[in-house]
Amino acid sequence: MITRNTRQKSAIRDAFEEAGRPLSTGEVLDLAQNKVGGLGIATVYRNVKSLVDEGWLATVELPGEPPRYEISGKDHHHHFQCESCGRVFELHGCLPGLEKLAASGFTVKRHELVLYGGCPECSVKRRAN
Amino acid sequence: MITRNTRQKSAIRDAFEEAGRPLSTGEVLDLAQNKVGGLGIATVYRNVKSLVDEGWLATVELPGEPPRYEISGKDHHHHFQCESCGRVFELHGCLPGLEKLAASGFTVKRHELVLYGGCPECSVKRRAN
DNA sequence: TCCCACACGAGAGTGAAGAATCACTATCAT
DNA sequence: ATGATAGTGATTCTTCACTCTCGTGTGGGA
Repeated sequence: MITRNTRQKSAIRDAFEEAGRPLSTGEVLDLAQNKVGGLGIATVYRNVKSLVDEGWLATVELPGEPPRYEISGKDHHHHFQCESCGRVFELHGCLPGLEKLAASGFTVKRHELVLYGGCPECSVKRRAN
Repeated sequence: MITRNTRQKSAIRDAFEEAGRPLSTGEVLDLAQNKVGGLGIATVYRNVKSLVDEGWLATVELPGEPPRYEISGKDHHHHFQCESCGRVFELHGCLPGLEKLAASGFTVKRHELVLYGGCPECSVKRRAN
């Protein structure tokens, strides 16, 4: 568990706060390297794990993708992945009645929903081509 | 692409038809070995890939899990994963209006939904403890 | 029935995510 | 300001899912 307030850990926290969306370890490395030049991937893994352990980050698992991480404590929500750039965004809200889809005998405790399509940035680009 | 009708390929197809739910490569190996004793994992991978290529199987991706496979050609549906035994089951139907969750500027093309909880078998076991 | 290309099984190899190691560096209580 | 020690960065190691290799066996056309 990392407890000191290092430049690296700050840069990693800043990356999440400025991105405002779930980030993969590779994205964290790219973004945080803008602030701390020689930042290594091992430090990203260490600090992300540490931030998850202390509850500041939550893990976001999407189908067929390595885990992403987002700032924790937010209301129940789901995610959107752009099929063009691969970036993941937050959605707000949810739909009631999802547990009705389960057949009798099944107990539903939680659910995950992911929408796929084009993000605003990629949709604009495609229209311009 | 495997074109011959071998005992191994039949056993693998049978496993999917008898299970009636998405199977991982490990589950396919277990189930098909009941019919063809010395079945090897490489043969499972070869045949599953072949069955996907010829359109008989479809790939099912769940968050944080290696891919599973199911018989293709079914109506739009989603999946349920038991948090106790890890097995995946089919759900029937869907909910309208999911694309409403996306903010303006996002184009929604498809979605994935996964419910988590207890399957009938595991729920009964737990109650019995 | 014969034959051989194709498929099989066992095990080694590969690639990627992430953890461990280690010499060096930076933080922070004193 | 100092120094104990936690953290860093480069690298190696581990793990796991999956693929390849190669010698053996078999499906199915002639």
